[in-house]
Amino acid sequence: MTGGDADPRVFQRVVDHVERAIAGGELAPGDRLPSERELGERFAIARTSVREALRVLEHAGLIRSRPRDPRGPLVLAPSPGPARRSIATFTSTGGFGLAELVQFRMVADASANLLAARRRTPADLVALERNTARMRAAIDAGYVEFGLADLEFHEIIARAAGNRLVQLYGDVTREAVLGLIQRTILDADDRHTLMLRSVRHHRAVFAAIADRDGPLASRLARETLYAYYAEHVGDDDREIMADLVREVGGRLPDRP
Amino acid sequence: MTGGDADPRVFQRVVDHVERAIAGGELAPGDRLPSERELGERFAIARTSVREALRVLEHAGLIRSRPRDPRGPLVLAPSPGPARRSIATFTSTGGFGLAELVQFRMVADASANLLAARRRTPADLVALERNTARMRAAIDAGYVEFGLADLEFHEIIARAAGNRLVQLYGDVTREAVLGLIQRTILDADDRHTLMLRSVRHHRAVFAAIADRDGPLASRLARETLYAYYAEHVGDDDREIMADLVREVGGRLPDRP
DNA sequence: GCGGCCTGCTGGTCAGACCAGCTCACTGAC
DNA sequence: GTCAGTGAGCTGGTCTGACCAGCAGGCCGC
Repeated sequence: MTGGDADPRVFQRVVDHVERAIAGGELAPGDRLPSERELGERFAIARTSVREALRVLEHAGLIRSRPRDPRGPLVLAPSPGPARRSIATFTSTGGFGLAELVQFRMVADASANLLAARRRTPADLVALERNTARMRAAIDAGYVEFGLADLEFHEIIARAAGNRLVQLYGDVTREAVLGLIQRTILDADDRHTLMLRSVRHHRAVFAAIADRDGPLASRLARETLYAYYAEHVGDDDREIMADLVREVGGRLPDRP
Repeated sequence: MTGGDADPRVFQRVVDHVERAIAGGELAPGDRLPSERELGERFAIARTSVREALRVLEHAGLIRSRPRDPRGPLVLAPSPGPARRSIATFTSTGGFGLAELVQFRMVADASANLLAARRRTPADLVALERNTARMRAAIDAGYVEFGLADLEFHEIIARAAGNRLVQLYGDVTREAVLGLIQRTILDADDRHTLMLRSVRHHRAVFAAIADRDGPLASRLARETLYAYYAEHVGDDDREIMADLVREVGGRLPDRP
């Protein structure tokens, strides 16, 4: 599975052992690992090395060890948290440009909208309505707060879509786009116009999802992302974005 | 940024500091961290704690420290590797069912095909052709080898798509689906038929990509995934899958 | 001028120590 | 018999100090 570069460090043995035990079901969430001292004895290694292993496992989100807990390190339930973190690290340091991120967002948001239109519950609609109110209020609160409200809108939809992968990838990518945007484009003073446009867009998406019109919700996502960002990317990337709009039967803004 | 649960452990200070330094550009790939002993002095903590910090940073893919390297731990270039690993952990332990994975694959594969149709280079086509040959040969080599060849086909396309997020997410999800399939469905002895069908499908996708017909390549991906897996999921999920097929103008297999 | 040795450093590992505080079993009161 | 109070025994967090093997670069002898 992993490459041939065997890691000779002793703590790795513990890491591998625990990882396998969790993957194999011998360790279930809520179970406890032996204490550090006992692990050291079992693997015949020093406690310092055990602790390095535990730090790695902890960072991987597999366990958590709390100070002075006599029951030993806790095996955690699987969570998207660590994946989220490492994706965020990658997207923020990997030299991603706007085009690459937005193209992915067109895919992720459209799918989230499509799925959400079918799965949304009344509670989801309530949450979306509450968010719309927050968003309107945020127009005067500044673009940072507005950006967060905007993020929340999409995250509610992603959650409603009922697919944790769509949700995970979408959330991370949206945050990355937002970060990039706030650092680059937002020099214009037509910021206010943009915010109003966003609110209008959200209202349309909300209506489509409430109507259970998935294809429309999907199309709106792609058309809007195109309208927002097409002018900020190169020709090649714009053509790709246009392809993505056309793929779902969307229309491009007429601007020859 | 992170929640309010401040981690009081001393090694966390080092982790945070290095993470920030890398994110802020003060540390670039190829740079060296101070030695463990020196880090300990600077942060006024013991070397054991420094080592825990280094293990975490190493696991996050930010640095690498090699034994007896007098130049100190190396700052690594951003890589999708850690993200891949943690996503794989999540998808394999998170209790994902076939439906959730396949629905995401429909999104990811279709997008990869669409993008690849536009971006593919002659070299990509050569690689795909080579893979087709490998695949044909694998029909007699058993379904494990066949599965790997199938994976490779999609990975070549994902790479050709020129979007690292599409590539990352698609690759991981495909592996998860394959693992799930090989553990569940593959009891039937019509395995051979399935493999032939796969080869046929790949040929069609290859032609579409060679023709630069992105919409067709995208549609083929969704139709085929539907045809393969629709019967193995519940009614609700099948309807979602049908929505995904229709979204790109695809047709459902007539089977009333 | 140049090749080989040697010192000083590195990371990897260990043993042993101290601290603060959570749990649980035991105790005693009701 | 039940329950609140308490203390002992662990736990994880941290530090100190030690030893090892091996890489780099400076030094020395040729």
